[in-house]
This record gives sequence, C-alpha cells and structure tokens, in this order.
Amino acid sequence: MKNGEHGDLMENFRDFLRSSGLKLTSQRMTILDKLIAMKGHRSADEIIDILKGEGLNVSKATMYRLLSLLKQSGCFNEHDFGLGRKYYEFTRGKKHHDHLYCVKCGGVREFRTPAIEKLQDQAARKLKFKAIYHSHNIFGYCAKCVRRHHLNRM
Amino acid sequence: MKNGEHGDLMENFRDFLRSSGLKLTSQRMTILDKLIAMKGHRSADEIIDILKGEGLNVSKATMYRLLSLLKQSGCFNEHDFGLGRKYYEFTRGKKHHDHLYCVKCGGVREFRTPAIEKLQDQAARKLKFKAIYHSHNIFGYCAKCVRRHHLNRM
DNA sequence: CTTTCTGCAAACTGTTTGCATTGAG
DNA sequence: CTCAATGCAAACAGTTTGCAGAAAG
Repeated sequence: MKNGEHGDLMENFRDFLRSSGLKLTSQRMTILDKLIAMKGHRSADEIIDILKGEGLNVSKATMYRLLSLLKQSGCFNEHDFGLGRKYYEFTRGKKHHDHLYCVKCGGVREFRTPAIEKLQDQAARKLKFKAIYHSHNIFGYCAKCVRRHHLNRM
Repeated sequence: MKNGEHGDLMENFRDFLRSSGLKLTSQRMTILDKLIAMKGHRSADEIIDILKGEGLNVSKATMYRLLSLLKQSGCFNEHDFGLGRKYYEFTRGKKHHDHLYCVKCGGVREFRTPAIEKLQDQAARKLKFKAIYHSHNIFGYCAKCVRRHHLNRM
C-alpha cells in the first residue's frame, strides 16, 4: 500500500470502479502511477507520448476511456481552453479554481478568487439562471515568457 | 445605403476588406444581410442551415472563410463553450461580456460585471501574468428551462 | 486581365466506437 | 467461466485546404 496522494487516488478510484462493477487492471494501476508523477495539465495525446517515452504503450482508445472514468470518479478534472483538445489534471483534492493559460508556452497556472465566485453567483441569480458549474480562463503571457521574450513594453 | 446597425456592419466590413485587398462580393453582402437578422450565438452549421431554409446555399468552405474574416475585422465575436464547435455573434458594437449557457436548451445569455473584470485583472497582476483576453462561462439552466421542466427543487 | 471567391471533395485533428482477443474477479 | 479491458482500425464531427471554374476590381 502506497502512501500520500498516491494512495488516496488509488483508493478513491478503486472504490469508484468497484461500485460501478468495473475492473482495476494492472495497466490502469501503472498508468495512474505515472499520471501522478506528471503534474500539471495535459492532453490525452501528450500523456500517451510521455508514457511511450517511459516505455509504456497505451492505445488512444484505452487512454480516452480511462480519462473518462477518472473524470467521472472525480479524481481528475477536464478543462477546455478552446484550443481544440481537452486537458486533464489530477485534482489532488484541491478546491475549485480557475486558469491562466500562457499563449506563448502553453503553461497553465491556477488562481482562486472567492470574491469572483460570489459575484458570478449573484449575476446568475439576478437573471434567474440556475448555475451548475463554470469555466473562467484568462489568456496571456506568463511571468516567465514576459521576461524571456521582453514583452514588458507590449 | 442601408440604415442603422446594418449600415454600420457593411461599412466596417467593407473598409476591412478594402484595406486587406479583398473583395466584397454579392454573396457576402447577402449573407451579412441575413446574419444580422439572426440574432444570438450560432455555429457555422446552424448558420448554413438557416440560410438554406431561406433559399440561400452556402458551402461550408465559404461560410468558415467568411466567419474567419468577420472575426478578424472585429465585426463578429467567436466563442468556444467547450462543446466541440464554435459560436459566432454579431458584436453590434457591444462591450465585452461573459456568457451563461443553458445546458437544457442551448440558449446563451450575456452578463457583464465590471467588478469581476477588476478582480480578475488583480489576480493576474499578482501572478505577474500579462493578460490579453479571457473567457468566462457559466453553465446551468436558464429561467425558462427551470420553469418549464420543474427544476426548482434540484 | 489579374487576383480573389466559390463549391466540391479530400484532408485533418481530436475523439469515439465496433469487434475480436486478452485478462480480471 | 463470465464480463470487462485492450488494441486496432474504422467511424465521427467540426474545421481547413487544394484545386478548377466564376466573378470582382
């Protein structure tokens, strides 16, 4: 039995599989193991490539099916930044947050502003709109890229 | 010469075409004419279907190319709600706004909360992130669908 | 007349699905 | 043993592109 967030993920996901009558295969264990190691926001193809680099071949079909289960189980979040592909992120039990996407390097950073959530709930309520979830993304240049590419004066 | 927002759109877009060395064809005029009439947020396919219903056949290629130009010229906005297709909306000179998307009927409603924009700018600045634009979407049930489908107690 | 526009079909990208084989419980 | 997991290739949806003929400037 593994420790820390690794153990948590395994346990949560195993519970989810059991209660859905699904199976925890050795391949799923191996992939999950590596998914935790690669932090951050990744697309399905990126993940497959990284795994291949580590000597683990996973078919697209299997990858997409696994990501779908991880999303359903709540272990992973799926994000759409409007770039034609989806990005997946291990929740690590984090609270909901929004994203800053760097258009230069593709890096993703998170931000959390409870005051914004409150205001947006108010806005929805005022229009009698029953909100379920939201997606709030800011696009621009991350600190690193601003420095590296002299974008200060833009 | 047409009046009101129609005339404005035509003039803006004509200027854009001229300054880019492009041509204002009769087909483009006709389509723009009808695009103004169909208010709201529409996907390329929806637009093509509506036009076909009015006896105007436009190929996908032409539609996508025109939408791309309308976006570049600033006459139309393009939105991605993470649904696998893009939606286009005539700007009508409106200020930037965010969206409420109804997962039941697909309807889109706008909201504008300057306080949120301010807070999000602050959040970005705090992380030394140079923001260019953002997209903020709330998903849920619109007032009509809540009433119609008795979703009050959800 | 030169260059862009248009429609068609083919290409492309990310994702999903059908099917035969493999493997977990 | 039974039902789910896997890999492969084919299918899919939205969008883009190459090309030949039509039309704008």
